[in-house]
Amino acid sequence: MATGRTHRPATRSRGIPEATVARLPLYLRALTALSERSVPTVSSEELAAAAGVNSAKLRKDFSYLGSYGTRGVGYDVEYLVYQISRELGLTQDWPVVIVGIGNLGAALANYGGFASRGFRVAALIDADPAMKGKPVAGMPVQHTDDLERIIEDNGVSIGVIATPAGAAQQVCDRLVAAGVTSILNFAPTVLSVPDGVDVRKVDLSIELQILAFHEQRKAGEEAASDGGPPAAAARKDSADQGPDGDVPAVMPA
Amino acid sequence: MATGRTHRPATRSRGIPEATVARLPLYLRALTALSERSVPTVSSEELAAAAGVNSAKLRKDFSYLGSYGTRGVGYDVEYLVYQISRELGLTQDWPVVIVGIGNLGAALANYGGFASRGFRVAALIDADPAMKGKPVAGMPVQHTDDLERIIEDNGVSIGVIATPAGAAQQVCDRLVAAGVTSILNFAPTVLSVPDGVDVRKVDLSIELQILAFHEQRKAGEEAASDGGPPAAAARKDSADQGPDGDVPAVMPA
DNA sequence: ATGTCTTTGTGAACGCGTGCACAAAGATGG
DNA sequence: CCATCTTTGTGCACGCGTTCACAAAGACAT
Repeated sequence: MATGRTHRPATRSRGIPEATVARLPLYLRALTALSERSVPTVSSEELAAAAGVNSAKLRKDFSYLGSYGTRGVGYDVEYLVYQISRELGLTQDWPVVIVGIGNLGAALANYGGFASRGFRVAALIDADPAMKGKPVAGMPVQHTDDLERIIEDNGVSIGVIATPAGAAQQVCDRLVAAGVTSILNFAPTVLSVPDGVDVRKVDLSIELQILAFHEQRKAGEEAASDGGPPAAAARKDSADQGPDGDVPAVMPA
Repeated sequence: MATGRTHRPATRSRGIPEATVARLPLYLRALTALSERSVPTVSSEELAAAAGVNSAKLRKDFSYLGSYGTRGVGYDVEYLVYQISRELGLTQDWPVVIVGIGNLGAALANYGGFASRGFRVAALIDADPAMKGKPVAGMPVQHTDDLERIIEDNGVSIGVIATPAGAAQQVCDRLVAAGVTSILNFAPTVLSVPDGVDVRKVDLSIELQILAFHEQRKAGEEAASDGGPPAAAARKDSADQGPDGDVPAVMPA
C-alpha cells in the first residue's frame, strides 16, 4: 500500500489535548518576554492578550497542566515558564540534524530561534559533494554518506528535511532507519513513515495558497457590494457554483 | 491593551469549511503530479492515498466544490486541477512582496514553489541601507522607505514578513496601511491587525517544540515499560500516532 | 474576623471536523 | 435491455475543541 501515514486518530497525549500542546510554545514565548521585563505575575486576561488567544481557552489549557495559578492574583511568571518548559521537554538538550543545505537549509541553520529553546544543531548534511566541508553557520557541511553515523554518534532523534521534494522520502527513510523518531519536513511531499514516528510539515506554498483563497473571496465580496476596484491586480471572475462544467480544463501547472 | 486581533470567527468562507480549504492545495499538488504523468482519471481512494488523507474526507471535501466526479470511474484529473485552481484563486496572478531579506527572506525569494503556483515576487524590501540594490534571486533589494509606493504601484495585496521579531509589527502596520490585506508572518510575534486582514504565521521554533513534546513522551513511555535506558537513538514501534493531519505551524487568522 | 473584590478553574452547551456505511449513479458486459 | 460491478456523494453519529458563565478560592482592606 505505501500509504502516507499521516492522519491523527485523536491521540490525547498524556491527557493533554493536541490543540493545547500546539499553543504551549505560544504561551511560553509571551511568558519569556514578561520574564525578561521582570514582571512577577500575570493574569489570564493579560497573558491571553499577549499570546493572541481567548482567556478562557488559556485557563483551560493551563488546567491540563495543573493548578498553577492563584485566584485573585494570576500566574507566577517564572514558575509558569518552568512548568511549560518542562512539559514541552525543553529542559533537556535536543540535538537536531538538518538535511539539505540549500537556501532554506542554510536559513534554518542560521536561525537563532532553535538554539534559544534547547535545540542544538548537531550537524548539517547535504548530498552535494561540492558542499562537503563548506562552512554554513559556522559549521562544516557533511556528506549524506555519513548520515547514519552522525545520527548515532550524536544521539539525534529529531531531523529536519529541507531537501528538494524528490529526495525527501529517501532521506526520511534513512533518518528513520538510523533512529530518528521526529521529523520536521519542509519538502513539498507527503512522507510515509512507520508508526511511532511523528512528522510535522511546513509548506510555504500551501500557506500562500490559503491566503490567496481568502483574498479572492474578499475581492469578490467587495466587487459585489462596493463598486470601487481597489488596484491593479483585481481580476475576479467568480460566477462560481456551476455544478455542471462551465469551462474547459486547462491550467498552468 | 490592544489585543492582537487574530482569531477566526468561524468563517465558513462561501460555505467551504476552513479545514477543507487547507487541504485543497494538498490535493492540487497530488493532481498536478498525476497530470504530468498524463493520468486521465483518478479514484478518490488513489488520490487520497497520494495526498495522505482519508478517502471519505477527500470525497466530502470535493462535494463542497460541486459534483465533479463520475461514479464508477472517478475524477477527471485535468478538470479537477482546473476547478481547484479556480477555487483557490490561482488562475489569477498574485503579486507578493517579501519584507526582510535576511537568510530566511532570501531563501523565500529563491523558493521555486511560489512562482509555480501563480504567485509572483513583485519586490524584495529590507530596512538595511547596505542591502539596497543588492541582487537577491535576480532582483534588486529595495529600501523600506519605498514600501508604500511599491505596494501601490504593483497592486500588491499579499505580503510576507521575514523580519526580526522587533520590526514585524511596525512593518505589518505599514503594509496594512498601504493596502495589503493578507500577511504571511515568519517573525516569532503575534501580529495585531484590523478586521478584514488575514494573517497566517509560520513559526519554525514552535514546530520543533511540538515535536520535542511528543519525543519526550515517547522516551518516557519507553523508559517506563522497557526499563532499559535507550542508547543514543531510541527505536520503538509502539502504536502511538503522529499529531499531524492538519495545518501545522499556523494559527488561523 | 468579616466582607468585598478579583481572578481562577471548570461544568455544560455548542459547533466543527471526521469517518463509517450505504444508497444512488453510472459504467460495463452479456 | 438487464444484471452486475465500481465508485461517488452524503446522512448520521461521535468526539474534540471552543466558549460562556459562574461558583469557589484566595487577596486585601477595615
